[in-house]
Amino acid sequence: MPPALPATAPRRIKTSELPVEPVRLARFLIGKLVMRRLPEGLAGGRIVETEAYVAGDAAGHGFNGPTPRNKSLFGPPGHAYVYIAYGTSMMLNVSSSAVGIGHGVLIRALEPVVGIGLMEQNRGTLKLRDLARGPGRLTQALDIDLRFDGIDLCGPGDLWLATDGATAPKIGRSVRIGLTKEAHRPLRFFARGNPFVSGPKSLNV
DNA sequence: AGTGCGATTGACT
DNA sequence: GTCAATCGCACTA
Repeated sequence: MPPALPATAPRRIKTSELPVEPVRLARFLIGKLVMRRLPEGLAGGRIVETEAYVAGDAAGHGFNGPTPRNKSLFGPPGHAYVYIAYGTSMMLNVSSSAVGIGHGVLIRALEPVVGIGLMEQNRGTLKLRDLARGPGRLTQALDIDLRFDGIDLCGPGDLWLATDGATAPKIGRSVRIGLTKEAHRPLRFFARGNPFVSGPKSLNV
């Protein structure tokens, strides 16, 4: 399956365009772009994999209410929640729902589109498929860290969500990756068959 | 103040 | 395919 061709130049997505409900947001984001302005130039990629974390979901960081780490989840929708997993990997989430509700969508993988040379440099590898396949890898490729926690991803900053009007890919659905709690919930979404999707092959059909 | 645990990755068989 | 490094954070006392 070849990647969808862009229909127009990428433009920033407005907050009002984002679905409020996290599962709908997770689906909406498949095929959209994460863009990053670096000192050396522009970099970004197409979102090919997301996971929703919803109310009453014990696997979600918002489950036990706001804490210093997860407060961005409870802020306004369309903002970044960045946290560190396993001591080393940064995770990028998009906050969802209204203020006070700890919903979010984890961006799990990108298909590199712009600034591939910069991503190669940031990742320390030339393997295109490994540049942003995985939540920790994509943040490393785009130099996203805790400085971006809480920023508006629909704002004028150096990290934003964009669309180029490309045709939405066929979306697959599965259980989420790497969880011990709530492992059965089918809240992962992905561009079917896209080689830049992370996780086992069995979860990319 | 101490403890246990991950929304992972990269190295290795 | 398997496996362990790694450390910030939330939770208990």
